[in-house]
Amino acid sequence: MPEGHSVHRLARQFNDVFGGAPLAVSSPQGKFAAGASLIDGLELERAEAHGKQMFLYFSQDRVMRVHLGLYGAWDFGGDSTFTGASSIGAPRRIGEQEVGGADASASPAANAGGRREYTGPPEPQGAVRVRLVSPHGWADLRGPTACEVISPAESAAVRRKLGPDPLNNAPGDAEEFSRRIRKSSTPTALQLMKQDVLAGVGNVYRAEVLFRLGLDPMLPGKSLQPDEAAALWNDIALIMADGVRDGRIITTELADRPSGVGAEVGHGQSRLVRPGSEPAAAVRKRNANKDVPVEEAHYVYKREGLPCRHCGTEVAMKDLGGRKLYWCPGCQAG
DNA sequence: GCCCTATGTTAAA
DNA sequence: TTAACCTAGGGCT
Repeated sequence: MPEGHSVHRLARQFNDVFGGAPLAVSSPQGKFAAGASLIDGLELERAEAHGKQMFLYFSQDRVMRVHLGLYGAWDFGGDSTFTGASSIGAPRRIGEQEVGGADASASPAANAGGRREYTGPPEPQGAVRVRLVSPHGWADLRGPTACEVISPAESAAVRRKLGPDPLNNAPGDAEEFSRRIRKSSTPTALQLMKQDVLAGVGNVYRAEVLFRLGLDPMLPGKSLQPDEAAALWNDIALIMADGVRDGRIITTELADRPSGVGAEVGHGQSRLVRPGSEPAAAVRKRNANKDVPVEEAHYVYKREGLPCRHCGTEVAMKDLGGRKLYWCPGCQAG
């Protein structure tokens, strides 16, 4: 599943390739036929991400709200002016990254068998809920949890219910997050998944950030110190910004990768970082980590039974609220 | 082919 | 707390 970083990349891509353009909207699968007819032919004014939701603001006060859920994904294609990833959304294998990238200038179908002119979208493959077509390219959506056309007022209401998004990081957001997570005695690991506490974090980022800060996942939100809440916010913003840049979730520091591939994720240390103590230079010099081997990308997520990269203790896993929680009992003891 | 899994959310019980 | 839902891929028979 796409966590917030994927949705922000999507919004960016929609703005880049479809922004300001009239779009032909259809539902090859049929489940979105009514919604498609409401926005077919309208201009996409802008795309915005808030947590895991994307809002496409069309002309005539129509908003398309999309939530990918566990399985949703977008595929893209187009002519030579059409750039960016060719697929963003649900990964099908552990650590899978986006398909395409720099050479995604044409549809896979149009490219098959050699370089050819772009001749329009391919025949829909599988269950395509929505297809958007501009003069220069197309986008197919499949498997979303939510996909609807609503009014600006309705979209504002949805967004009001969401917590602050570290990838938007507006003034006061960090304090708002701290206030919300410290309000309840619910375990921190559960709070980080609640979209009204913090919008955009999912099962990978929550496990990884708790490890990076050496925090016990079961620690009640109430017992978090203000500086610990601030450190959570800062580190989440840092590693998710990396996710936006890389199109992949890479949370390990360079020093923790035997291959030596990639650059530092951020502050170069994995223990609790006091607010304001992060070396700015280390942040600035961050480079793309997209070539980091899959098996070196995470500290604890899906590493149960394997030795912790820091202390060698076997990484643990248990079910918490219906999702799998991964942590190191050595580094994150209570 | 069948079963399991998945970075998620919602509604019913 | 459980089930349902959305879809595709991998491993198995």
